[in-house]
Amino acid sequence: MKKIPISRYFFKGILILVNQVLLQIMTIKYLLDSNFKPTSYGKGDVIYEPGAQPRAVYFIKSGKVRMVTVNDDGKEFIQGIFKTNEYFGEPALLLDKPYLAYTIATQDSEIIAVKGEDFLKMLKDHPDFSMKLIQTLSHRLFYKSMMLEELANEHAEHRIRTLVAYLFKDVEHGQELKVTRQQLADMSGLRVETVIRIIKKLSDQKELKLMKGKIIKI
Amino acid sequence: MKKIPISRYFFKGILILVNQVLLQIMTIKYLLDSNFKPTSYGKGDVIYEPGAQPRAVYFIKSGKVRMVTVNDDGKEFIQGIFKTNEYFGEPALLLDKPYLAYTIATQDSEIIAVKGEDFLKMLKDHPDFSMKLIQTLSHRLFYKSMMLEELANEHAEHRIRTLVAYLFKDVEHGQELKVTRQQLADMSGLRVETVIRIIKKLSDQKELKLMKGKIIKI
DNA sequence: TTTAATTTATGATCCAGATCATACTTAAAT
DNA sequence: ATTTAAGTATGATCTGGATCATAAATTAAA
Repeated sequence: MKKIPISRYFFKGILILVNQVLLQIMTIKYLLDSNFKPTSYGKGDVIYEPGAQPRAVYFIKSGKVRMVTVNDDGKEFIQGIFKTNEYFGEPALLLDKPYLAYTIATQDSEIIAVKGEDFLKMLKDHPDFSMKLIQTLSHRLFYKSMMLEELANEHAEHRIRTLVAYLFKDVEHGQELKVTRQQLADMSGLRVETVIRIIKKLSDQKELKLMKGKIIKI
Repeated sequence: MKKIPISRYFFKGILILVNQVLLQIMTIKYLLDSNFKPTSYGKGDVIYEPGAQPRAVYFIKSGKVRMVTVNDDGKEFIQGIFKTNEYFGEPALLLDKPYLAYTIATQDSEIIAVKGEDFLKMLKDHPDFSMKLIQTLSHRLFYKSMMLEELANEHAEHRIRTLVAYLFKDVEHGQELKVTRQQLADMSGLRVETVIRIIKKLSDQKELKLMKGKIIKI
C-alpha cells in the first residue's frame, strides 16, 4: 500500500542497472551540439505516465530516472533505472504504443526529449547507433528474463540473493550497495520486512556485511 | 516439481505471443535463397541450453519453439514462444553472453542457424532489418515488463486474467485458446491446480466460456 | 542540537496459493 | 474399439511470506 510521492527515492547508487551499454560519445556529442534543448526536472518530477502516447525518446544529459509500474493498490515495481548518458522510452515510441510505466526523476536531472522523427533519423544516419540500441535492448531483455524467472519460480531468499549479486557487479569489495531495502523490495516484488529479514540472514551467512544498516559487499 | 521431458508440450496455438513483428519477406527470402541450410529438429529436441556460448542466431523456417528457464527444482518458466518466420537467440549473441534459457522444439521444426558474423552482416546490409529487429526486441520488452509487473504485484486471479486477455488478442470470438492450463501456469508462475480453479471462476463470471475443458473467447 | 522524517528491525498473526491425493475427461495411439 | 497418456477437476492440508503493530537506529532538516 505504498504511495507514489517520491521524496524517499534518492538513489545515489545503482550506477548501472540495466543499461551498461552506453551511447557512443559521438551520438551524445551529436545530441549535445545540435539544437536539442534539455528540460530540467526536479527530484520527484514525472517525465511521463502510463497511458500517455509517446512522442519522443528521452536522453538523460545529467541526473537519474527510475521507471516504475504501479498497481491498483499503489504498490510500485521498479522496471528499470536510467542514469546520465542513457536513454529511455524508445520501445513504446517505436511500437507506437502507450507507455506502461511512470518515469520519475530520482534526482534533479536534465533531459533531452528527442522527437520521434528525429530519433528515427538518428537511427538511419548513424548505423552504429542502431547497433548500440539493439545491444541496449538486448541487455534490458536479459535483466527482465532473469527477474521473470526469479519472480515466477524462486523463493524470497533466492530472489534477493540473485538480485543483490546482480547489483554487486558494480560495487567494489568493501563498498556499500547504495540501495534501500524498500528499493530491493520494489525490484523483487517482496515486502520490506521480508527483504530486511533476508538481508540479515545473508549477513549471518557471511554472504555480505552489514554496517549501520548499510549493505557492504564482501 | 515438473520434469523437463517434453512430450506433453504440443502448442498448436499461441500463434503470436511475443513476436508479432515479422521479418520482412525480403529478409526471409534472402535467407531461404542463400546458402543457409536448415536443420531439422523433432518435437522435444533441444536447440540450445543455458550456459552454452552463442555462436548463431536461429531463424525458424517452419515449426515452433518455446524458450524456457528451468529452476533447480525442475520448475519451468516459459520466457517466450517463437514460430515460423521468427527468430530467436539474438540478444545473447549480440551481447556475447551465455544463454539463460533452453529452447526446445515444440513440434517438428526446420531451423536455420545463421552464424554470428553472417547475422551482423545482414544487419549492416539491410538497414530495414535492423529496424525490424529493434521493434521485435521492443515488443518482447513490452511483454516482459507487463509480466514482471504482474508477477511482482498481482494476485493469482489478476495474473491469469491479464495473461488470458493478452493471449485472446490473437483469438477470434467463439474460438478456443489453444493453451493448456499447465502452459498458463508456466507463463504466470502459478501452479496448474490454481490456474484450473481460476479459469473455472472466470468462466462462472462469464469472462470466458468452457467447452470440454477448452477455453473459449466470448 | 533538537526535531522530524526515513529507514531498519523484530515479533505475532493470518491467508492465498502451494502441495498432496485422488478421480474424472478427452484426445491420441495401437 | 480399446488402451494409454495427457489434461482437467476438486477436496484437504500446510506454509512462506504478507500483514499488522511497535520500536529503535540513522539521516536530514530546522
